[in-house]
Amino acid sequence: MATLIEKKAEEFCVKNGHRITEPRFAVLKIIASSKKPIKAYEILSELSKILKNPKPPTAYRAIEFWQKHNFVHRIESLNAYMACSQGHFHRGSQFLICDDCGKVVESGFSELPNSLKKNLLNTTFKPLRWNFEINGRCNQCS
Amino acid sequence: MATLIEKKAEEFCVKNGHRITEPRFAVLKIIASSKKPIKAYEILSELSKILKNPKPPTAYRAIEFWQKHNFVHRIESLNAYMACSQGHFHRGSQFLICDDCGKVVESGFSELPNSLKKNLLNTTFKPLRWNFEINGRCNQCS
DNA sequence: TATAAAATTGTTATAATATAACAATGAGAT
DNA sequence: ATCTCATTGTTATATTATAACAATTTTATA
Repeated sequence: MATLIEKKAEEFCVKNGHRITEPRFAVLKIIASSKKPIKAYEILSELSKILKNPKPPTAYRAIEFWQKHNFVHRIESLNAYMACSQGHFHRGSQFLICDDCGKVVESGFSELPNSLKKNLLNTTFKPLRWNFEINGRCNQCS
Repeated sequence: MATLIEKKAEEFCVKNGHRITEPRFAVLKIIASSKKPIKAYEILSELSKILKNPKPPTAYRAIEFWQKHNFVHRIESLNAYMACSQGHFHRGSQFLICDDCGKVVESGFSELPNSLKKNLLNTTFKPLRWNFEINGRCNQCS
């Protein structure tokens, strides 16, 4: 049974002439089925249950592929990866990271804050993409 | 000649009973005098001009110390460190990162965006601190 | 269908980033 | 003086990630 993200990924690959190969598909599945952001070497370890003795580049290449196309995000402060839950058209992401239980939720606003936009006008900095990581306590852990 | 940040750092340490040791002071100086975010092993290499054969933990401990007290920030997407330019009382930071020249500017708004705050009310997530990294083009490079 | 071109993976090695563990030192407190 | 505690020194190693090139697979095209 293919999940939504797997279907969308397959669709995306067909439409854009990318090959949906076994390592790619497996890595996406592993990331998507993890409840929390998952680390590269954990992905690799899961991958070794599916492929024969996979090496780091196999995992990293697949991660990079999905990341490039916004199916997977890297949580920079955790060195870990999670599936995109916001459709893969966005220039920036924002994550709510619970310091207590480690759960991470991708939050769905897609605009830069106004106070920052004003600031950008002054500096004439042209934003192209962003990553916003917010640490705190989730409702389960408060 | 001590720079502003060095004075503030010294003041801070005296006031709070932290020792301002040679490795700490040197690391702060190195980071503060770098025009761009500087990597840990670059810091270490600079440090070796001042201390006798310093090892990674010496650099990392000092970095961590200043980071903890908001004198230094880590740019997560670059694995690099820069001096705080916003006074060391803030719960979150935001950085404008030029993809072309690599310059990074710390931007000084200090509120979470409204659309996100609304979202947080729904999820009852309690934000404690954040890191916001924005990639794009600076005015020099546009 | 052969063969070339392009994309992707396999494999080996190693680079880059970071921390654990414990011993040694130094500064302030009693 | 000596104790205590913060800090540093040192050795080793863990963690994260990529370079380089060979092998394979897919697709295009002769």
